[in-house]
Amino acid sequence: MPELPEVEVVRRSLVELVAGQRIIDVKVGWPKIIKSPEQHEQFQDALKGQTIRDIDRKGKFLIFLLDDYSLVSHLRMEGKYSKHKTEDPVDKHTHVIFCLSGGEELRYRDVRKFGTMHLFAKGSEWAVPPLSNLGPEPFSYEFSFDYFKGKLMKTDRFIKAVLLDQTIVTGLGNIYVDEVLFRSRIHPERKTKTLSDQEILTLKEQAALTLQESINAGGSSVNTYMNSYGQIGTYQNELKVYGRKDEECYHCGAIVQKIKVAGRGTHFCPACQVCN
DNA sequence: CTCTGGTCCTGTACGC
DNA sequence: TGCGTACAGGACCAGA
Repeated sequence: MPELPEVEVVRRSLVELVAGQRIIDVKVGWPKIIKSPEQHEQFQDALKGQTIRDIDRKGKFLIFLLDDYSLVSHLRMEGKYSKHKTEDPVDKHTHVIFCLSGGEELRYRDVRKFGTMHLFAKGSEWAVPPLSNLGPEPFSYEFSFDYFKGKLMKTDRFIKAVLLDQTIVTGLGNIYVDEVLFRSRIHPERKTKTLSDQEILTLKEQAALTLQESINAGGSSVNTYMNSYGQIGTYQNELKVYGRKDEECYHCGAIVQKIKVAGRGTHFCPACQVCN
């Protein structure tokens, strides 16, 4: 599932592929993907004639900056964009098609149909969900030690639940949370109030470092992830615990366990990550 | 405040 | 072989 690194890699490929192009028509095959405006016909009408000026990102959200609107797109588990010739056959899982002035199409494909698109008047997107409640990204100035510690000391939740909470820090998903916790040698069920300053600092640093390393590797291609050129990433080869249930820990040789934490499948090394 | 569970979906992996 | 069923998951929402 695309998390911050994968979405950033997609963003970069989209800038190269469609920035500067004008949308001349929009086809919607599965209206439920369009969350706002409520009527998808309004979504289609508004986009006609709009030029894609730039593509931004916050956390796992892509933000297409148009002339008068911002199109906020979340890929969820399986969403992907790709560019096609008009005559290319349309895959059955393609649900939204943006016809571009250059005679090509930007297509949104999503097997699970979990992805979302919100269209807002440009500039107003930050005042309402889904962007309004997002916390800082792990490598941003706002994600300071004091900010993070403040959040951690004021809740009784498990650290895994907090790292998945996009209002506290945005961009981490199930894969990278497991990786960050392993690299920090912290058990996913540690209560955040018991974390030492050193552990908090390590978590903060490992979150930023892990995401940056993955971006540099083109993201992790678990399941079906690829960028908008159809290229896969290589960071899946660097994952230390995610997807390694019953395999030996690279660090100590113990057997990687998979349990359920915060409702999510959670991988960890029972020897390296002790819950005290 | 925060936890749980439902919702949205469908391909995959099971058990029989 | 084939069928039925459980499962996975990000964000959001309702209800406890």
